[in-house]
Amino acid sequence: MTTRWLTPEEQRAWRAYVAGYLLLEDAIDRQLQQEAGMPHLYYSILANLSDIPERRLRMTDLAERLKITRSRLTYAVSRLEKDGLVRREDCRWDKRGSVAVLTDEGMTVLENVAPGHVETVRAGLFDRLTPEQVGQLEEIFTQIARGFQEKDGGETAPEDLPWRRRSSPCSGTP
Amino acid sequence: MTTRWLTPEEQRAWRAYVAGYLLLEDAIDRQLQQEAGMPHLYYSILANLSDIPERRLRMTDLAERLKITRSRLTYAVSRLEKDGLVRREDCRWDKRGSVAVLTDEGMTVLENVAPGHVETVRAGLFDRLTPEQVGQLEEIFTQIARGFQEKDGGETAPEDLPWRRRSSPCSGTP
DNA sequence: AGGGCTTGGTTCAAGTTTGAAACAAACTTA
DNA sequence: TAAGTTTGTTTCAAACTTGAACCAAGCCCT
Repeated sequence: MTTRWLTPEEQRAWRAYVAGYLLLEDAIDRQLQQEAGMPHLYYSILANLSDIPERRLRMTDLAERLKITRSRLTYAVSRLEKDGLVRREDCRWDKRGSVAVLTDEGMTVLENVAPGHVETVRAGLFDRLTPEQVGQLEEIFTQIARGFQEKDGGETAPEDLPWRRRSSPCSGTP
Repeated sequence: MTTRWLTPEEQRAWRAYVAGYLLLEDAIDRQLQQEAGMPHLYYSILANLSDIPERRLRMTDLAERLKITRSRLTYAVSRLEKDGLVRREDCRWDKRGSVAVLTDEGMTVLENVAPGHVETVRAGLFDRLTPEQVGQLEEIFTQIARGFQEKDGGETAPEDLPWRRRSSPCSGTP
């Protein structure tokens, strides 16, 4: 089958996108590295945990939220644990499982660092977009993400149905 | 000064964007790694060189195009050189300079690999967007990129004016 | 010419990412 | 219930990235 090359418009979009996200990620990483001594992903781990009632999540669930491999998460959490920002606990109902818990110190660090991070995201991204563009951005990337979830995750994966949950926060009562 | 937090819309957009680009980059990297044994950046280096008449570019110019650090480029080019896809030459007019040249073998590899890569970009991105969205994507990321260039590169940096070019492809006549 | 600053590029150590392999607990099924 | 499979997580080596430090070579000024 002959290749469907990119149209000129698509090429321009692709180039702009690649350049843009490299610059943006770079700025974000640099800012966080300087003011918090951690890269973007590590911040996202803290932020993700803080979003959740119990501030705890099983490794696999966390990896899935973050769209990263379990292996990558293991390494990152180990580092954060060494810094005292996250703690690992065993899952009570599944002895294989382990749970990442945001410590109080982690929460404090997050609170201190968040404003600077938000400011960077604003300066690099949102301050340059109109409200319509913000909507377009969401729409576009939601579609992209959905595309991958469908394939990989299996459409409306059975385990996502409440009565078949394969995992739980591993806290409180079963 | 109190932090201007993200609005709910901005938060949704930001989350979608982060998830989307991680998934997309991942897919692209995986595809290229499998079929070409190289990550996305390395492919981009070859592609960039191939785009240029003489297929050669000074390291700094290449780094600037790719939006990466010189150090990162040095490492990448060394690897590609080891694989015989790129060759380094000395710049004739500036003895400090060195030039990356796409070899014939590199060109061949690129031609073999390009279709698969394009297919991945299509499947992951463009096949999911309407033509309008492609335009929006370009617009949005062009603005983002421009934002960074202005600051870092200095607005309409003097060296970008033709009569003050600080670098040339280092080929042909001065 | 001779300092002193800038630019182009590489090097080095420390940190991160990758993917495959290893393990162990849980589930399935004969 | 033992054997085989799947699932949750870690480990390991190889590759990649980062930023600071370094070395030349060009540039500027007197």
